[in-house]
Amino acid sequence: MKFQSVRGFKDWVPEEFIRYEHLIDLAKAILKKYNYQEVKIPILEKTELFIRSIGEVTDIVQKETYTFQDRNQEFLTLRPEATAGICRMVIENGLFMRPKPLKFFTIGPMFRHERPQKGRLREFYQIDVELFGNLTPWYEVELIKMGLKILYSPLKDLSEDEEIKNLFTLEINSLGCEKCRPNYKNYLLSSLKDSQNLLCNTCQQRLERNPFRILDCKNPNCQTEIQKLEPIHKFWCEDCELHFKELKELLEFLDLKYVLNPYLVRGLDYYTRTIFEIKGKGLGAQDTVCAGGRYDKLLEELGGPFLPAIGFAIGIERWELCISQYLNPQTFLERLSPQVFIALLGREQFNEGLKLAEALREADLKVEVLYEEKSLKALLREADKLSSKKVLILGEEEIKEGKVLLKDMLQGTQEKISLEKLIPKLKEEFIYP
RNA sequence: GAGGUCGUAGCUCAAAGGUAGAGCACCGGGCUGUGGCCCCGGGUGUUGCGGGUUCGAGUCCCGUCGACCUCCCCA
Repeated sequence: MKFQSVRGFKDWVPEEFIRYEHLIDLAKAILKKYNYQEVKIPILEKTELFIRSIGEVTDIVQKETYTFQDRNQEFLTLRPEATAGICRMVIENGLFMRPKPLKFFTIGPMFRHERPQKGRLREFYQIDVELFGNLTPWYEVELIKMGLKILYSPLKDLSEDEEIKNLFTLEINSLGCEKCRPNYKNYLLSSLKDSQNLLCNTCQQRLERNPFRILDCKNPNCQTEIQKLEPIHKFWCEDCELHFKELKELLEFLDLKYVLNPYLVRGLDYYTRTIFEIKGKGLGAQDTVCAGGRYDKLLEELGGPFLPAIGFAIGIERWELCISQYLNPQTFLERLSPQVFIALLGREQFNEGLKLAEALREADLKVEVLYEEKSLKALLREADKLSSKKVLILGEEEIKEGKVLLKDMLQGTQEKISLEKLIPKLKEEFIYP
């Protein structure tokens, strides 16, 4: 094999693409019901945008971005996530003047230079959802509910199955706000300083850079130290505590199961208060399918007005890995096969076949024609391989009579039918069944 | 970025240092007016790539690229 795709970048062949398309269609249908507006933002942004939003000392910015200089020596970065770009869009286009809340979503590839493994690619697709303009937990609950709805949407027919009911689990936490978060940070710093040499090497570095990340370290030594600490909720201010209490009550009100995870933290600096992750089963080490939270200060920090916001991102490939085993392959077959296959018996029929195919396509039918001199047997074999439901046989005899032979490939039946009656008949079958 | 497992035909996988194979798929034919089934024929290959050891390497060694797993990190 001469060429291989770049490490961590993959092709989507038709069978894979239709799965992607199917999931996107389901997600979009739900997003529309919540009145989210689809937008598109560039894949490339100035590096500075990500440094300012995600945080200069985060791992993502420090070692995972595709950053390079263009021909004008300007530093550019392939987006590792979409929130920063959406915020830039809101500010640059003055969208913050519009009625609140602003509700946007975008679907597209993100890029992170990490070691690839199952459920982790260097180019991966996200459904990114953002809501701007409100501080209350009602919007958070609605957003979380919508996220879960999207994730479960491909499995709607199987929703009674116990295994499927628990395919995704919601974890929540609050990081506190600008008032109370520093207290917890200081507490972490002072109490972990004493046991510093018991922590792993990376955590000793985290102590300097981002002490919150120590909380979700998997190293057992670090975990024993972490267990000794006071949990984060002891440090929340009154407002943050109330906010989180209301959030939990609302989740219960909607019968949404959740797990409180006081050690849940995020790899991006911009989050405040509520954060959440939805984890999927069967993914191995990379089990977070959806993650998000509140980022009230970000727009302001990027030079816009104060506009509190919440959002999440779904990793489409991970989502697909979770649910694909439960999906019926038949669901996708239709997207790949023609509705009508036209079998032309001999070169003399090619012109008529071309005309007929165009007429059927004008009538919104999906049509395949082979302009090849093959036996009827061979042509039917082709139609069978493509899983075409109907075959139109067009030979010398039919053309003379102004008719075609319409064959049903599932039933094996066939009838001779005039050209005038053909389109209404096929429409009845495929378009208004 | 660290450690580990693996890499043979389009796909799934054999070949335990001695002639590169099977099933499925694919192509041609039986079969120019009827698909699925069947029969006959065809191996379609730079054994990921590059070196080395050896009389001889798919097999052993080194490097490299890629996939997967763990760590890191994250969607």
